[in-house]
Amino acid sequence: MPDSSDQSLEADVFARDCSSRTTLQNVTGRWGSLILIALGESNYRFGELRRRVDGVSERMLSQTLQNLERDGMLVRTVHEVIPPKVEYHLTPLGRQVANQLQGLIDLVQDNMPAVREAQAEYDARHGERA
Amino acid sequence: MPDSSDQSLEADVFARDCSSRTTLQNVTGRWGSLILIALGESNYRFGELRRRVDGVSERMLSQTLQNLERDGMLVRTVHEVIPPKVEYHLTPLGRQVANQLQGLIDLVQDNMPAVREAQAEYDARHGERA
DNA sequence: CCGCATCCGCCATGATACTG
DNA sequence: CAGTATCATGGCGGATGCGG
Repeated sequence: MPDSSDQSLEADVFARDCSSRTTLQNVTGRWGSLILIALGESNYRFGELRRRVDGVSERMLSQTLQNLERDGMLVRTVHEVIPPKVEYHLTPLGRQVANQLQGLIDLVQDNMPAVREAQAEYDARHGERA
Repeated sequence: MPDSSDQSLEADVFARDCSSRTTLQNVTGRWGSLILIALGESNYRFGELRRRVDGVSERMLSQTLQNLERDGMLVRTVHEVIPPKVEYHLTPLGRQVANQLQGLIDLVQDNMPAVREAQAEYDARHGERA
């Protein structure tokens, strides 16, 4: 493996009980990544976010938002009015993470034709797995 | 089996049925990300990878490797010898993805002190979650 | 309108044992 | 060494109902 002077940082995430692995999961998880990217485009209210991220349930949205807020990725702002209004926006750190994620997603999306081709060939060589 | 429309025209990860969302999950998932980064350092054999990615079970390693191979992220090379020898290495696409992931992980790890601080403050304001 | 709480099914994950 | 098969389970995640 490559020689790295700051080995403690790099080897970190490979350790099973390192907290960075949990944070990474919150950020890259099924809904976390989509929420961060959405908030990278614009600030959103709860309902708007729910509509933007297609398929997410209220429960998961609420839960994921709490995790991301706890990790300091976003800020939740409550306006004490009727009807209630709650807005979410990224922190500076959250914005950096969102940018990285955006790059990753662009990469994946741009190469989806190749991915689908690889999948088709794989399925052809192996026996048509569901 | 939601495959009637042509999804390749516009890959939108925000759409619930878009295959790019699945691929993204394979790549950013709990084990997928770590495996890709490991293979970004060097080629590995099955057992080596198992030892490198701390905490992964044989089952999950095998399964994740198959998913990533199917998506065209890595190549599995079987050497017909005794004892068996199987090597894994990234495709060009896999390498690009691994680089993006590495950037994301570096960002997270470099900011873990801030994250932990945010968590502590969050736990203090809200009632000490388990 | 914004969410939290509860119930519950189901899948991802892990442990173990077995095969080539 | 490199997996596959089987079983058990914890938690993810959806549906619903309530509270502010």
